[in-house]
Amino acid sequence: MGHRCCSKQKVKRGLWSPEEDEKLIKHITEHGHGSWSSVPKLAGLQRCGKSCRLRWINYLRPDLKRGSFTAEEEQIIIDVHRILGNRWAQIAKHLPGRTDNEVKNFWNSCIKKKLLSQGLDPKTHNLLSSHKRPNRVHVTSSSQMQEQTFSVFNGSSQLMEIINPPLLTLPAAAPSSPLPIPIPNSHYQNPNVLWPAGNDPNSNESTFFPYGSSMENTLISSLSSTLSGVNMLDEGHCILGANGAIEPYRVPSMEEQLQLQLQQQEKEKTIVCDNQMVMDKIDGEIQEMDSSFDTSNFDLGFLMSGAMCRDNLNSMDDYNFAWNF
DNA sequence: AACGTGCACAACCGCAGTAAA
DNA sequence: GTTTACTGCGGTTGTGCACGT
Repeated sequence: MGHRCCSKQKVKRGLWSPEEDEKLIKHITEHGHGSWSSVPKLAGLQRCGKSCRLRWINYLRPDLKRGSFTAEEEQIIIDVHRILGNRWAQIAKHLPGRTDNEVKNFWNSCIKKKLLSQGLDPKTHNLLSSHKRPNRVHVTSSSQMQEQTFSVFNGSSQLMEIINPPLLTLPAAAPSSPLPIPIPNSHYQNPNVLWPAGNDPNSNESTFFPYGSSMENTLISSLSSTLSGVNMLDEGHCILGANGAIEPYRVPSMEEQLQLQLQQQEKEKTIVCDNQMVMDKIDGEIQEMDSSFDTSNFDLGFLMSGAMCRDNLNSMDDYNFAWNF
């Protein structure tokens, strides 16, 4: 059975020999890979282009970091996986010199087992049911009641699991007077945290970040659209207000985002930033996300240094993000 | 020594997205 | 609008090695 991608050719399969590696390296260093489908022919290899590409990316590339994963890398993988799930390529982008394949293998062979041994579900990072205590926090909506686990990142990217906040009842519709919810970690109480109350907290109209910096708005709105692919905080979703209240939220339209961003940029021209490094970092993130709604370059380490609120862990669509600077 | 088992890692397969024809 | 080729990704399988019996 040959490869579909190169059924016309007779291709070799299986492990690469040193001679083949040498041919591929020589060809790519001299000519670049160009079109991968043409590489085998040009390099004199009896392989399909796909196989060449994989061999180069996963093994021969000069910028690859070899050797076992460090504890720090492991923690990054766990943290990012918690947010992105099995998006190995995205996770690998946060680990210079590591490939998606490498990360995936490391996850499946090591981290998965480690999490399981700690009683954590590798998919959700929640405690496994056999390890859960009985009185979990519950959120009641008009249509369903969901089991909830709150998790946050602290400043050092360590994860904390808050298993047992008091029972919480949350109406799905916009509450006329937002109910306070327990804030299990100091991060949630930071007044700079996003998801602020609307101008009129009694309004039944959903709102989107009526104030706050353009950076915040950009990051939040970008995240809400990029990380989920849909409006993860769409109608029926609620957000955590600055005062710890649950409030309705809708994702702003692109036009709204742009308009708001321009307004805020005008305001911020007067603000002196004490921490230029932080600002540079933020600018970089914004530019990247403005130019492309791709999460590939988003620095999750940066994101994770702030506060984070998450509800249902099973889907990216259900994440709520917040942080402070 | 022979065999079985588990593990880590390399490679493959199939699918989806995208751009060009 | 459709087809085709290409690329990238995630899941899965294959391979070689170490270790225990």
